[in-house]
Amino acid sequence: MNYTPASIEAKWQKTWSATKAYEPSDDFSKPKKYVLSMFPYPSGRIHMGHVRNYTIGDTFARYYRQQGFNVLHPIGWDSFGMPAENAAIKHGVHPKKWTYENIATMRGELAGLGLSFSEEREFATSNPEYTAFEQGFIIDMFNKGLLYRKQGFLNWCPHDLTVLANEQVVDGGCWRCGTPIVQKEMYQYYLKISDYSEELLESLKTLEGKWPKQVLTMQENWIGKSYGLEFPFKLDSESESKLGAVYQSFDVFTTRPDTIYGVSYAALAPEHEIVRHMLSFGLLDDATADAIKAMQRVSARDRATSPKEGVSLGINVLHPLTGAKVPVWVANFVLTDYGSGAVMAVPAHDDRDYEFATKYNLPIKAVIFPTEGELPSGCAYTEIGTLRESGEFSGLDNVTAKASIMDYFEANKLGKKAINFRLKDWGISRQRYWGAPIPLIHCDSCGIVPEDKAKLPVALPEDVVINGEGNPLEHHPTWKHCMCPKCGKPATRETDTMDTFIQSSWYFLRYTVKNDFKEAFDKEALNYWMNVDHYIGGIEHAILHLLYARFFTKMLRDLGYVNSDEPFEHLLTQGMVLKDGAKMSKSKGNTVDPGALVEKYGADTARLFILFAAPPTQELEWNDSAVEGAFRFLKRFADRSQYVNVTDSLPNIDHSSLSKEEKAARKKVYEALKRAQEVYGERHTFNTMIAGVMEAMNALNEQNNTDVWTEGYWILTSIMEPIIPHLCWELSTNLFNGKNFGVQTVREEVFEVEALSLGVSINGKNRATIEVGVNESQEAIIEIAKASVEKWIEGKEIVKSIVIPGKLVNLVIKG
RNA sequence: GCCAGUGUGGUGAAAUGGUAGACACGCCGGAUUCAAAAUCCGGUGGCGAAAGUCGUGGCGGUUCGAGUCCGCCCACUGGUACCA
Repeated sequence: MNYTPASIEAKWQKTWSATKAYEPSDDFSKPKKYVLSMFPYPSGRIHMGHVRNYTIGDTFARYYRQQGFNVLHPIGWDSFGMPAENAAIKHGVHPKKWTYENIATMRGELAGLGLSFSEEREFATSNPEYTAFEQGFIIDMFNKGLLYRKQGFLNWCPHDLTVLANEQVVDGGCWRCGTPIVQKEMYQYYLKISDYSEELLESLKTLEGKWPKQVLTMQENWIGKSYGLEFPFKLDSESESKLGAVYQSFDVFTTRPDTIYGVSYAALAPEHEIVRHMLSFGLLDDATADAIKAMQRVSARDRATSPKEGVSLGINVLHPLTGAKVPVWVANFVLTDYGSGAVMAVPAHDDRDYEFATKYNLPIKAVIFPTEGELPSGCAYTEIGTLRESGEFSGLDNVTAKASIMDYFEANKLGKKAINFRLKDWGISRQRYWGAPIPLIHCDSCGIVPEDKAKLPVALPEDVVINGEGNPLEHHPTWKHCMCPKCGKPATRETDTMDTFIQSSWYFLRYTVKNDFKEAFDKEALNYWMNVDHYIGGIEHAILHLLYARFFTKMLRDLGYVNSDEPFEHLLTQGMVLKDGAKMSKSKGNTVDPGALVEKYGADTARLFILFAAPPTQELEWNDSAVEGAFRFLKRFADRSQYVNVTDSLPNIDHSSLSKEEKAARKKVYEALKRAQEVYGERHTFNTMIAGVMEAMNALNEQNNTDVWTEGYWILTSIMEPIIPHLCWELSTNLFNGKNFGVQTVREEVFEVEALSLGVSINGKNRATIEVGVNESQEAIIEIAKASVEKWIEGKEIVKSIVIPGKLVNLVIKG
């Protein structure tokens, strides 16, 4: 057969679509598999990362279909987001037009790869129906107290009058105009992910072995659970009156209560309540106040890289155990949103406190000493050791002391054991146009009121001015004006839109129904299809998207929508596609256009290369001539089908009557099948499976028995179909009337051999190879092995002989 | 700094404690061709004429046997970053 990918691929893609070959069945009595590759952002054109992502997913989907599963393999578009708005600012094109045109282009490009997606379930998250369902959930969350509004500090560009994401702050300035950004305190909506910290951490355990260890660890660290002691630092009477008797104390959290006798100062975040109080009541001299205000203006991100600095507040607290006066400072390294925004500082045993104390000449008092050797000088000692000068706890090792001191605090009501999470509530407000509006209304009489659910979606106005200055929804002449759903008086809509991570946090649930389904979910369908059996995507989503999607699933469960605890059963994180050792990117000019590749060689070549070049979780180095090699294999595969008989069934072959080459060919074919079963089922190293098929092809080519060729193609076109579907459908239809797609059975007879080839090694070093009969006794094998390595063992004593059946003989010699 | 991952031929990579380098790419040689492309056949870890010998980042260990398991170290890549 002459291999003409362009015509074969166009033909099959048309047929698959026309026959709805890849629409899942509504028969929920069948076993199912839900295979999902992370959906794309419609940026314009597909890139090689997409090709890899969707090829891997498609391979799973097609494999499971052959195994008789009802397969859900959907695609959609993560279509809200900043790039659409940036395009509007730059080129004056409406975000909606830009987005949907990109979707049309990319849909065509993906179709050209022969991906077996359900067409009836495709949607874009910017579709109004999707927004309506989502706003419904958000209202439920608001009513349940899972969504709340509070003031928070944000990056603000005073020139463009807009909030900027951290990624949009370049060298401390606005990415568009370069104006230095400031920290502005604004009202923001937050989702209470912190309510779920414990569960999000706990249920990571149920994913062990099914998600990459690396991802589990990253999420664990991100959630960041730590155990410690929380206690109040009481102000001394002088300080208390200085503050106008408004405050008696402030709380601090420490994971090192064992170092408490080494406390030499306390430090507050620049945003701490007490600091603000002192600022607003003029309790600080100008220089101190200015220094604090300067610290407040620095973004959290920049603070992380700035040198430590601070100022003394001129007030003192009392050490909870010794009663000594401890000075209170403001320090730029104390985070306002972790713990209570205040810390006890132990310079002798904490690197940060040490650096700060050294800079400002604060006392450094060591209370933990190494069990052996000297206390190091010039740095903090943070290792384990023995307590000294620590009152009744002196002499204890610090691990024991930690527990004892916490117990002491609790017994004497000085403080309590506490757990802190690093995970913070999720700020979802964006002062942007191209997103889903937050469906809340501000009423002077009723406060914040959710929109009437029957009126959803709160849709975006189309007539907007997008020039990058401020929030287009805020500036729209009429959009925000509405009536209060509760009291009917004039009110104002919330003009913030939601973070686009909200849309990607539940899209996989919506795929369980067809697009025309009028509610968000159909319980029966949802319970049947969930969970996603195989979720495939880039490692870059290891934290945010995967954490948010897990959180949303749990929230929707608690709101009664979903039964799952965890949405994704197995996770496969694909490696990046590199060229010349670097990630493909437009700015580096090292991209390869998938469209051009498909046009030159066809989709099957692209798919084959991308799965053959490396295992899916590893980085993949692009190689033009290896692509050429994949194409050559396909040509051979098509060409050698000429040796195959047209048939509807597997030929019967009398194995014992075959020649050595014929037997070898059958063996290779069935080895490839075994490998395929293993690879599709568990290992997912498609490269080794393809290598097995290539070996089988090489072996088939060493013989000319038509039945052996026919059997070989019957099996190989079946196991290769998930990878190179177009050519396999063509061959299978022409040769086997399509009858060979399905479960293949391994014929053990082909693995029976008369003679075995064993390696002979001496002290573990390979020296010779011998042929022995299958039924040869151990003793006989050892004798044959000895004979084969005579010159190595001459005059030596054989201490031990080990026979590993079918593999090797190891002789241990001495002398 | 912390966490994770990766180190094997000229290159991408195989090897599920048991004959290291399967399968490809590249290169070399040959056939075919007026010639080239395509195709087909053969060779290809280093050193050595050969017998051999050395080889999986380094050093140690466990084992009859280690690329694989354990310990320490080095290099590179990615993530995260003052989390008290």
